[in-house]
Parts: sequence; structure tokens; C-alpha cells
Amino acid sequence: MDVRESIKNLIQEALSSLDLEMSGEIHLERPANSEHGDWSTNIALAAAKKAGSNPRDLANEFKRVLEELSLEGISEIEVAGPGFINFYLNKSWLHDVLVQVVNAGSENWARLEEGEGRKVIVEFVSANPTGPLHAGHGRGACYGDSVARLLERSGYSVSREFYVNDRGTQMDLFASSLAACVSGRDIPEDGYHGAYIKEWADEISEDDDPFVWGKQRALDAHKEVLSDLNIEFDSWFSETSMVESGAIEETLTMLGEANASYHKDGAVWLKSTEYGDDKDRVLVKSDGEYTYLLPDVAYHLDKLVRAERLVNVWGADHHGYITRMKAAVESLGHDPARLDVEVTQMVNLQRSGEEVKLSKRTGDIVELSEVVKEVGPDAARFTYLLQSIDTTQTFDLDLVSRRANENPVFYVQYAYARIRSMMKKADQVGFAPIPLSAVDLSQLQHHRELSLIRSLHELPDIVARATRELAPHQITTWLRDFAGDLHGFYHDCRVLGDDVEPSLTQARFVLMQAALIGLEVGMHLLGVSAPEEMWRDEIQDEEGDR
RNA sequence: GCCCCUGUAGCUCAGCGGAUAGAGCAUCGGCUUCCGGAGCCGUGUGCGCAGGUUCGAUUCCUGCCAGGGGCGCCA
Repeated sequence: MDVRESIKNLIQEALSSLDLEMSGEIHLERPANSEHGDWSTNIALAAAKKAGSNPRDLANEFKRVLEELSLEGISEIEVAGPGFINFYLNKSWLHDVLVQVVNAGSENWARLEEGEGRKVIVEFVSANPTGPLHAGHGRGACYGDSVARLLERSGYSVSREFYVNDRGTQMDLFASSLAACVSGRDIPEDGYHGAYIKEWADEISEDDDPFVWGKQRALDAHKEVLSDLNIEFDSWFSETSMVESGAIEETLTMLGEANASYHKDGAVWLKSTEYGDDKDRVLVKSDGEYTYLLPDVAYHLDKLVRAERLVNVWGADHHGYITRMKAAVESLGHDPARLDVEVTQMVNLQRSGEEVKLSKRTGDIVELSEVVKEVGPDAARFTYLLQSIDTTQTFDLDLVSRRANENPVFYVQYAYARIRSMMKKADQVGFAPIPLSAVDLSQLQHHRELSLIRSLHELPDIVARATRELAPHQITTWLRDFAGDLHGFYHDCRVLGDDVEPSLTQARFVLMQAALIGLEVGMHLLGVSAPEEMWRDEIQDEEGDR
């Protein structure tokens, strides 16, 4: 049984013997400050009022009872602060954790069962095939993929989907813009005027249909840059395919039959106000063309059949559509709670602190491919996932492309490469690891060593919370902290060397194996590579004197 | 006017209702007989404002102020 469960049970026993009832879960946490023990509970604070005594006194009561019950492995129980009860454990529990981590390996450590194989579709990016992805799409792309990775690790069966709006007004405008450019005519006023239109028009041949060719050209561009970012979709779901299958008309009929729509002014409207929207929304325009909404509703119905849970990643400019989409879903009898819409706030590009509005190359909006090319895929992903999607992001191209210490991705990757390098060295000097069961892990008593193990033990909880909250930046934060612990350990504790006891070398080697596992798990969840080695840029070699 | 997000250190950001609010960068100062110095250690300043809920609020609720985004028979 997990330590935490054991302690919880112990507290439960104490509650009964004190004749107290607690509603809800017993709150047990790892104190932020290690001077407050290994585990801590606020049970006395929470129960004081009901018990009619002050928290400190009640905590001392608890302490007395807990000590009577006693539990193997607990070395000390103390009452502290306003009435916290802190538990100190024998270090052996941490050494046991190390064995668990190494046995699980990077494949299974912090792998959870919570999803129980349930199917979830993560839909993200879904940009129109009318032009290249821009820097802002990168955030949604990296976020969506990382959320998918989290869900996978938490036991869900995940499908990554890209919804392709390959028909309608915007596509027509895009095709006519391309055609105009090819034949030397002026691009229509409301058409696409980006610099890429000219570049693409140069590639097109006379036999090609601008609509068909243009769509494919845009999709190819999307796939290429996403692939550079280590993102692969399971499905590219075409809007046109739903016209062909009749799914859109079917959806329209279903909405009518559900009395969720009505005709007015020659258009068909969704009664979204019945579900909290400001106004009703048009499904079919008076000219007979669908708005974007109707096909998207049809798409969501399709997804709801295929998966138990849907996660959508939308840009901040789409937040207003959440209500109407949920309205449509609910009016057709589906539980809107099955649909999670996550909104990513905007990205502001900078270069050395100066706002970057336009691309140097095209004089147009900055393309995602330019960002990836300039900073590299690992730095791009790590940076996009550095902070909560709820905040507007400042992305400094200059800073992120720097192969230097102020760039957090290298701080983390370097920690990994450093251990790898040490292990290579170990191999060279003829170090031979003995079987795990023969290693005396109790030698690990240094605070650097213990804090590494504590962090590793925390990782499954971090993964669980990041999954629950769909917040991959929590993984990023953990990695940065863990890398810091690792550099600290590396500085203070040597693994190899004549002055290190062979048995200590063995123990620390196991610790390092476990550390690699932690880093691999974290970096994999972010989609960032774990390099075996890293070397400085030549420029920096010239600058440095070593 | 309505809706969404944000406001925490000089800057970029963490912070699952709890104890002395943390990182990185920047500043200043230290650390090489040794596994990679892209590292380590030290150094001080902060929860936008006002109420409320609570034993306890940076965290939850309300109002206000400030910044960003959205309010189309565009997507």
C-alpha cells in the first residue's frame, strides 16, 4: 500500500477513537517546506469547530492517539503552526520509492489508470486550409498535443483530430485569390492578400484547379510544420465529407425535429438563447449556404458517437462560440459536460524585447514555420508550454533561440545530457552496476538525494493533476524544479571517483537511473527530446575561455 | 453595454483554501586538485483596490480600476 493511504487510514482510526466524524476526504499533503515533515494534515484545523475545541488542543489530542496507534515507518509526529499535524517518516520509504521508479521505468512510472481506456477525441489547431499556420497556432498545437499525451499517460485512448474547413466562403475566396494571382488579375478586395499567395501561385501549374490544389498546398504546409514540431494527427476530418455523406442535412433535420431551430427572414436559426446564449444563431443563411456553425455541429455529433469525451482547443477569438456549440449539443440530447472547450489566450511575438508584428521574410504575419526554424522545435514546444494557456504569452524569439542558460529548455535538457555523460564516463572507467536488489540504497541520506526522490514520488500526482486540469505547464514547472534539484545534486554529490565508497557509487547510480526516468517522462509529455549529449555553439566556445 | 482571460519581485512567470508567497532572467558578490562551469551558492523587492464567506483568502464570491480578446446571415 502507498504510504499516503497508510497514513490516511491511521488518521481515520484516530478520528473514530476520538469519536469524531469527518465529511469528505482526509486532506493529506506534502508540505512545501521540508521542515514541516514528510506529510502533513489539517484535520485538526478542519474538525476543531465541530469538536468545540481550539485547533491546537485538538491536534495534540490527535497526536496522543496517533502515537498510541503508531505505525511502522513513522519516526515522529508533531503539532505545528495553527494546528497542523506533521508526520516524519523513516528514510527507508524514500528508498522504496526509488526501487519502484526504477522497476517501472520511463514507460510506466507516473502512468495512471484513471482513464480506464475511455475514448477521448482531442481536436486542436483546425485552422482553415487557406494559408500557412501562424505563430499563434503554435500555442494551440503544442498545447493540444501535450494534453493528448497527458490523457494517454492517464489511461485514456486518445485520438488527435484536425477539423478541416475545406468548403464555404473562405475557401472560395482563397481559391479565387490564387486564381487571380496566377492570371495576373487583382486579388478581390475581400480575398486573401498574404505574401504566401504569390509564392503559392508561382508553384501552381495550368492544369491545376486552384481550389483543389490550394487546399492540398495548405494542408501540406500544415502537416510539414506540425511534423517538425513532433505532432502527428490521427485524423484530418473534412467538412466536405459531411456534405457528401449527408451528415450536415441530417443534423439540420435532427435540430428541426428536436424543435431546436426555426425559420425566420429566409434563414434557419438555432434556439441557442434557450441555453444561455445572447441571441439565436444562424445555421443556414438566407442564400441557402451554411454558416460555419451547422457543419461544426454535425462534426461534433459525429465525434460524440465515436468518443465518450471531447476536448476542443480553441483560440481566444473563438470563445464566444462555446455557448452556441454546447447549446446545439444539448438540444440534441447530449450531455454538454462531455465536451470540454479549452481556450488558449494570444501570443505576442517579440525579438529582444521589441514587439514583432510582421515577418522579416514576407512582410506579412509571422508563420509558425519561421518560428520553428528560428528557435528549433524543442525550444518552441517548451516555450509554448511554459505557462498557463489562460495568460497572454510573450514569446521572445531572440531569447528562445539562444542556446544559453536563460533559456529554460536547455537547463532541463542539459541536466539530462549531464547524467548521460556521467554514465558514459562510468562505462569507460569500468564501472559495473550490481543488481538493484543488492544495492544498499540506505546510503542515500544527503538532502540533495532525498529531495530528488521526493520529486520523483510526486510526479504521478503532478501528472494526475495536469491531466485533470488539462494543464501541461504543470509538467514544465515540475521539470524545471527537478532539473534544478539535479544540478544541485551533481554539484554536491559525486557518483564516480576514488574518494567515493563503491557501495555509495552503486546507490547513486541507481538514483541517477531513476532521475533519467523522471526527466524522460516529463519531456515526453511535453513532446521535447531528451538529448544524450549537448554541446555549446561554436560562437560561445570562442567567447568563453575554456 | 454584455461575455471570456489576465493583474503576484525591475522583467518573464509558478503557486491543488493553510504554516515564513516561490523559480528563471536581470543586479551585486563568491565557487575550478574532481563525473561537462549551458552548472552551484549567496544577495531584496511583491499578491491592482474595496468589501464578503471562512478558524484561516494570493487562492472562493461581489463590486470597482487597469490590460488583452470576443460580441456578423465571416471562420
